[in-house]
Amino acid sequence: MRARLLAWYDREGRTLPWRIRPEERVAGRVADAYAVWLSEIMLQQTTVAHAAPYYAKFLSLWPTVHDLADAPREDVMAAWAGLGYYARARNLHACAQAVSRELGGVFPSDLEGLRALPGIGEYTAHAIRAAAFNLPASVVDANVERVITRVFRIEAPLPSAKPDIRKHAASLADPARPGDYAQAIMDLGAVICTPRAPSCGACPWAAHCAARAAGDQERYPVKAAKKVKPVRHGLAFVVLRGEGEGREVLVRTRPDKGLLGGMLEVPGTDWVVDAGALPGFSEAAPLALRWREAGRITHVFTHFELRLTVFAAPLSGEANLPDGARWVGVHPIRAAGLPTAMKKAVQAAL
DNA sequence: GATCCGTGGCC
DNA sequence: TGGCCAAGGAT
Repeated sequence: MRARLLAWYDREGRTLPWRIRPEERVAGRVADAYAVWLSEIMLQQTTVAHAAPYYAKFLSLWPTVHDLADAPREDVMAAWAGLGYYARARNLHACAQAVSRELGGVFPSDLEGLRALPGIGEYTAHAIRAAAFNLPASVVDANVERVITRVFRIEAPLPSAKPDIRKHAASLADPARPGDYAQAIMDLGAVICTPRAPSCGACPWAAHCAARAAGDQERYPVKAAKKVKPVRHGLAFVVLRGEGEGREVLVRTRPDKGLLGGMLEVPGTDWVVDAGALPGFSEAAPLALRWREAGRITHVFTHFELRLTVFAAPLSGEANLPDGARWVGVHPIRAAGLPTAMKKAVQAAL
């Protein structure tokens, strides 16, 4: 099976900016561990298509781990805006600083050393070992889970089936080409063994796949039932000053931890389940201005749905700003520093 | 082990 | 159109 998979990968595997292709590896090209690490962090719960432009931007802005370590954190957060899961950006910066300042800029190649760094967990440690150092590893991500549960027709639901999946995956790994093998099985999941309508006719493992034999590939992986998302309500206040290219909006930085930690937001109320418990807009507003209700926006987070009523007001002249508040331009390049929910709120007020 | 963390594309 | 899904980690 491993020979069939690697032959398929040699032929059909994707060429990605951070990837060393088998022919390049044979020619002696060695991966840049910094680039591999950067790609792995960005690809956590994120598609290749979405992460790729950010990867190019980060490498261009900060070509080495030392450059990233020395960058102001707010620049890193702003560059990350739109990618989601902002703890990744905070950990990315902290990890770069640890590698640059404590490890001389050299990424560890052992699992313990990698796992000790912020933002690097079980999967990412193995992925870096395989892709950057071509060392033996056991990469189990969502792609591998899908492939393995189908090949072995595993009925137990995720996540409890994980140890069983890991055991089966390890039995198939190729010790001679660990880097290529890890990327091959993930490519197989991404390109052939897709969640819906898998291309079994083109799969190198079709003849060995129990689910394929039974004809119920799409039943796997079986997943535990998910919970319903509660709805939370809040008020958001968009204060605008200036016109045209110079137009600005009043923002503040969210607390370091928790939802959208360290990101910018417009002033607003807490987000509560009971809409009736919200204060009146005049009571909650950050400044006493002539407010108008500009609209309502909805944004769905991982575990709740947010509905914001957006109030807008122009500000001319000077005012005593609330603590921590400052102005940023609303033209696209600066608006890109806002997470999506806040972009929607600002947009509703324009 | 369960929960908390974004976002955009897909059918 | 809305639920599902994506190269997970931290607590």
